[in-house]
Amino acid sequence: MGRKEHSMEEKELRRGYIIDAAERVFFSIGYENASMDKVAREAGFTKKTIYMYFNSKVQIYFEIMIRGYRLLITMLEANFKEKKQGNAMDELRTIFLSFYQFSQECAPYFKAIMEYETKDCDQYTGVEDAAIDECYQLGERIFGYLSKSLDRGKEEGSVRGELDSEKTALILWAFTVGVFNTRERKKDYLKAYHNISSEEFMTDSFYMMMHLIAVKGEVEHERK
Amino acid sequence: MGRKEHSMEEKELRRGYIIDAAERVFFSIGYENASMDKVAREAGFTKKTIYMYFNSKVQIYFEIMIRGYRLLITMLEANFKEKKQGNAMDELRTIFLSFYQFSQECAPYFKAIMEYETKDCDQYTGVEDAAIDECYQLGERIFGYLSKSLDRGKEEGSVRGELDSEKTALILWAFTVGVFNTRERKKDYLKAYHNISSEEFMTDSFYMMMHLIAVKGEVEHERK
DNA sequence: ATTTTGAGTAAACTATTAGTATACTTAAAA
DNA sequence: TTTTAAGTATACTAATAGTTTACTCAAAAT
Repeated sequence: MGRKEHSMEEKELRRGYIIDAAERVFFSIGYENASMDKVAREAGFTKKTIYMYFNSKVQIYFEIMIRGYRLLITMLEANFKEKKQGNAMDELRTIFLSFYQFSQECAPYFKAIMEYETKDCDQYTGVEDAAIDECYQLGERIFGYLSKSLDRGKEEGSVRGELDSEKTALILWAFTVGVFNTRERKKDYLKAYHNISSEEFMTDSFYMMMHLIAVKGEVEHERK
Repeated sequence: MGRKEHSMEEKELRRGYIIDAAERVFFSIGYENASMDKVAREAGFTKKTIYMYFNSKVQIYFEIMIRGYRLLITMLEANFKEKKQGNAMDELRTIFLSFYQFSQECAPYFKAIMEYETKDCDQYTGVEDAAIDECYQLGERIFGYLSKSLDRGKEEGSVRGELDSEKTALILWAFTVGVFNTRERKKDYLKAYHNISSEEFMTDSFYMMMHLIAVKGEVEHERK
């Protein structure tokens, strides 16, 4: 059985190499412009071999996105540990700042996640259920942090008591997707038509969301 | 010159017929699944003829979206006239309710607009500048209503005075896109994982946004 | 030592589709 | 009666997801 395990490990490694190569291709010329021939050439394998490891092009996209989700969660958890915050509002701030940090430092992964968040769901044909499930699980984990911090804030009295933490977390996530999406797609529009930089837009949107959940007076001091 | 005008009119008519046919095709099987051959067959013309009227597939998509924007603005303006509201908060409510009404009654147009709002901007190759410009103009017009109502609310004292109307309007639009997008893409997820209907999600998101802009106490009575 | 097998290669093939080109018809304007 | 614009029919190009076929080769099994 030792040999089989060994070959399994090798397979996993090779799977990883192919995803690495696909990342290089997708991130440099974009998913739509990337052909499977290019991915195969970059990986140093035949297209046939690629299709032995992955069902479809979109399956590889999912694997890359899952890497992104994992990175985001790692970053989020690292920030949580580092900050050692007591206040729930600080926790919420940490969450949003982690999203922002991730969007800056892991821009291509972030873009992939945002595209997934705004993509038609019926385009998942060709993706293994396991991968779709994992995406949900990872999304739920992030959602859990948001929801838990809101709960803590309600106990503390820093978050408005009348809010339902679960629903509020979902709505905040929807708002956040909208904000990041707008920054991504309409950056030039914001600058040209409204003379607003994307940083300013992000900062203000973030402040709005904090204001939204905070008990009156709890967030005022943040305004610079 | 009368003949030339006449033939121009005919051309415009035929252009419209082609867009009608493309709508039927796109709305029934989706933009991605629709081929130009299908559009041509549905329109009763040759593909060549279609390409005499439109540069590209995505150009036709834009024309359809522009129709959608116009419909939305018509609906918005009709609601404004009908309601004859005095309060600026009522106006803002009318704007959001018009979006909601439009999303329900003109679902396919709405979907097209939402897809555009969340689509990569560098995928506009093959679209005439005139069409892109018109989209911006129409977007700006809707934005203007939002921004103007916020201004009025500030004067009246129903909207928080410290908000910048222009920036707030942009952020609200980003939030709105996020909310509608989430409803569209994650409907099943909301129900299955969080037992929240899409109506409840919409209502609560809407309430959040109203709370966000309102002076304390101004919006409380709305909660059922 | 010899055979079998699995994982790979090379390269051709299918099917679809955006967009173009060529050669023609036809009805109306000149 | 001739010219022209707008259309038709049809075949084409180029790209690309995904498949198939015939092969190679090293390692495992016998």
